[in-house]
Amino acid sequence: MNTNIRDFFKSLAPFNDTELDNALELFEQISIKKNNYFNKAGLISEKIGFVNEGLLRSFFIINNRELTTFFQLPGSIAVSLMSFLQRTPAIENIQAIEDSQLIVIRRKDLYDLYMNNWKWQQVGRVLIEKYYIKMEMRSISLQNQSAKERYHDFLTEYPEVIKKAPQNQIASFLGITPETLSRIRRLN
Amino acid sequence: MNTNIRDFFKSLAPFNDTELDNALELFEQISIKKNNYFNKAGLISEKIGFVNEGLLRSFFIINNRELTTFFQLPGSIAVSLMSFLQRTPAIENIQAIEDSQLIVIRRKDLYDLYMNNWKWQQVGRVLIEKYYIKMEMRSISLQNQSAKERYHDFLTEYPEVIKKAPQNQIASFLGITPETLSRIRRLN
DNA sequence: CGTTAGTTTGAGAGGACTCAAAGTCTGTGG
DNA sequence: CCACAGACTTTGAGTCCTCTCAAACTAACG
Repeated sequence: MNTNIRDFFKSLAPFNDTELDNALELFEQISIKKNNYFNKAGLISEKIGFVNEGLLRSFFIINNRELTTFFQLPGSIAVSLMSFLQRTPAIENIQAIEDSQLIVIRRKDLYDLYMNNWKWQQVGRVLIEKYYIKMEMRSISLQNQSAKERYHDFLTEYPEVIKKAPQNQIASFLGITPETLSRIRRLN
Repeated sequence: MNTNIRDFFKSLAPFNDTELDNALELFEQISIKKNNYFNKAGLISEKIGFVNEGLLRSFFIINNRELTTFFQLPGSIAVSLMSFLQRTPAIENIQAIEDSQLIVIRRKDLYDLYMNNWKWQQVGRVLIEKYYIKMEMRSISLQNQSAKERYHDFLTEYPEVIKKAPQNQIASFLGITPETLSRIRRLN
């Protein structure tokens, strides 16, 4: 995705160039500066972003704390999915951890693509299948691994995030407090 | 779904009767007796089931323990999704907790439907979207709720499962030991 | 360069775990 | 239809992991 949005979509469905050209007119490239928001809690998420560059995170506030639920690296989708799908106000924020670039499409335009070409349905289906699997593995990890195990898995799976995101965000993603994460790190 | 598989699919995409008739020939109704398996770990999952009646669970063995990852009630899908999508051996088992009935389609037939009619792509997409949302909420719950809170949420969300599934399965689903669940219940 | 955000360290409390044993339920074979 | 074996649940005691609250330290930003 870093390279080419066209290759990315071609890897998901057998598009020809004309199809892609037509569709890509509906996408818009946007930049988000560090700490700025792609989507804010309370608003209905109207657009979906394909991260091209940078790093973002999803989080929401609960019991006066930030709970980070996801990090979006290049190749990831940035969207408040519940809000986008159900047209309800988003509970989570999506914020850039560093300056980021996304390719964005509005819901209406995406659904037009879905209606006009089954290949886009397939793109939507396959992408969300991948996300489902990720989420399932995350659940399993939260369900039966210790904080230390989760941290070590995180290290190998998201080494870039370790470098860029503050530890309190990583801690909340792992379901632990910053203090506990600090202690885990100390004991290497 | 308890009632009619046709209504179920019609609620997901604008099928006409002919389309549904043709497709439904590819589905097969099966029964699974209590404690028998719909799918076993190690095998590649070749079919997807729509639960019509009964109750099943997904679980796998890790560190010599059963880890229950999901309960399938009527209206749910029974499938080892990672295995089904990636054609890799399933890590989890799917077992009937009580006598159950499912409507089953083989992967190949489902993919034929996907190719021949965008509406089936939509069915696949919408279904997995729903599952994704469920899984995300599950992750969030495991990430920031205490065992007691998770149990109480489970009570209201899956009252039928409480009645039918043994507590050690519910405990492992909640990410706790049976002993802890027993103590939570005692203090009501 | 000062202010604020983020990280580390400490001490104590509490939740959840393990291991062990007793009690209860359930299904199967006689 | 009963009795027993095995599965499931409860209870207890002790331990460990993670949390909270507090304070010191460090880094980052304007």
